[in-house]
Amino acid sequence: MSDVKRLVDPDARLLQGAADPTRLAILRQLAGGGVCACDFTACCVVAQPTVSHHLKVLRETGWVRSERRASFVYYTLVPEAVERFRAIAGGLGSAISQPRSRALPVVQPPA
Amino acid sequence: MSDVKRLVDPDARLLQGAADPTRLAILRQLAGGGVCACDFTACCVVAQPTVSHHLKVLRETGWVRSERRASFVYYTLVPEAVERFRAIAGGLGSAISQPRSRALPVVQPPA
DNA sequence: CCGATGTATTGATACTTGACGATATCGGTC
DNA sequence: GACCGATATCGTCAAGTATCAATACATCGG
Repeated sequence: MSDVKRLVDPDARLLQGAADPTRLAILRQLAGGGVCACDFTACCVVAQPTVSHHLKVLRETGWVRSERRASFVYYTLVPEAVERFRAIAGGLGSAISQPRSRALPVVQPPA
Repeated sequence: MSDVKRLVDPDARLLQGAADPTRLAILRQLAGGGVCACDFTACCVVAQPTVSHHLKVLRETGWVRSERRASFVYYTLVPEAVERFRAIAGGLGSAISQPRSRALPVVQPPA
């Protein structure tokens, strides 16, 4: 896709950051408190450079922040990213609780 | 990424369905009530076959359902998908509102 | 049955992405 | 300063994806 679209839709970019099994696993582990980069190497099936690559993607998409402590690097979830993620979910879900489109009957057919 | 990982992580697949500017725009329009496939062609910058392709992806990832009425095809959001999406968001966010993981003191390489 | 219109599929192409090995860099230790 | 473990970067390859033009398919109005 064009880079233009990426720039005009940061939400899509955020979603892209999480839309990978490895990265989603990393995010979930971070939500649980795990933070050392070496932990991810243990939890994921992929090699260390790959983990590092995914961490970079997560950094660039705003999901995580890294902090060097001694020779280790610790990762933390960025709360704003999670909030934004929730906001996107909420935006899509409004249609459920508040059915407002009468324009299209959408009849439930499976009679 | 390997197909294997996809199969073992349906959530990542769901996220991938939404992780595209065009598809996210489609989903948002669906949340707002628009449902005819021809509407998407109007809202998006891409050509008709591309819209159709994205709709197919959304169908395959469980986001939408399609229904033929006369010569038009109407699309609707799948509530379960939105709910699942919200659940994923909730899972990541629990660390914010409910700091529960003291188990990991942030130190500790598995020496 | 025929044309018109809306939608899906096909085929081709350019681009993006995930993966790894090799290697560089950074901090600490001796 | 030499060595070592932990991370990051580089180069590269295979695979996936987004896009379009052309075309096929479906449905309606005549």
